[in-house]
Amino acid sequence: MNIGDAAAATGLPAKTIRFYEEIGLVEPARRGNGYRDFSDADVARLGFVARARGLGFSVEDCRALLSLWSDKARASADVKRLAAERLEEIDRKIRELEGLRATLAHLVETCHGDGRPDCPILDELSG
Amino acid sequence: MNIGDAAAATGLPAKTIRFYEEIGLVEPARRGNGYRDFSDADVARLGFVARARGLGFSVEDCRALLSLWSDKARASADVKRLAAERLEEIDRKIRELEGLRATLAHLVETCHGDGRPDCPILDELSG
DNA sequence: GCTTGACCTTCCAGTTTCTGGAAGCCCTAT
DNA sequence: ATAGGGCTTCCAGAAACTGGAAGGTCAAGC
Repeated sequence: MNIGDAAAATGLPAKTIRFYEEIGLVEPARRGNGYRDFSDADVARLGFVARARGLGFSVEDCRALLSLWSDKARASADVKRLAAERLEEIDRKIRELEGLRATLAHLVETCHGDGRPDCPILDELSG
Repeated sequence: MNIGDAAAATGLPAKTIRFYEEIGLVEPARRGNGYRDFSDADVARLGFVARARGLGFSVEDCRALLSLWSDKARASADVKRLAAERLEEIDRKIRELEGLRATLAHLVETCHGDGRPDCPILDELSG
């Protein structure tokens, strides 16, 4: 199938699919006219990447997951490790954002937010 | 003071300070030898930016905040709006990450993670 | 006076993950 | 034959730095 069909099937923009080919995540065949020709397996790979990216895995993680995916002798421990690392990352990020949220929420609450120049938010940022 | 001193005073890497000058967040004077010469006011601006960035404001937000900061006739409402927008962004991001976290945590839990190839994480990503 | 080493300068490239746009070929329908 | 939509490549930009190379400057020590 053409890139447009692959895009429709995976929900990925055609531009993104070309980019994924460029970095070697997928290697579609080429027709005589130069058009990419995506097999069902190619589309499955793209869908896999789309879902993994949606879970926040980096492109490099996706590359590793793809290689585990196609490795019939893989150990599930390897996959689990990648997922667990990603989970830790997410937890770290959530904690960080919650810290920021608390500080910022406090500042927003204490700022009267009217036409006067007096502002606790700027005061805080002034150090 | 030299860039190294400004870096030490603000906690920002010298590279980052040069970058901030390049994009116009600060305009240090120059000495005869070409070295940047940071005034106390320059250092205060850099510190302001460092703290705002630490709260997750974008560089463009910082530019706007700096201009409000130096505007003695500003309305605190303008500052509050920027901070409130940022707060919403943070909330959105936290919700998104918590969704990912739930999915991923479930997958990690259900994967036995041993030497066998069978793996619910890859199954899920396969669609 | 000269060397050494730390510190400063500019400029270019790379990071990450795409996204937009331009110039131009291909295919199908009218 | 022409119009349109889809396809191709290549270049540039976004965000916010970061690393490195090549080279100028300064203060201290011998």
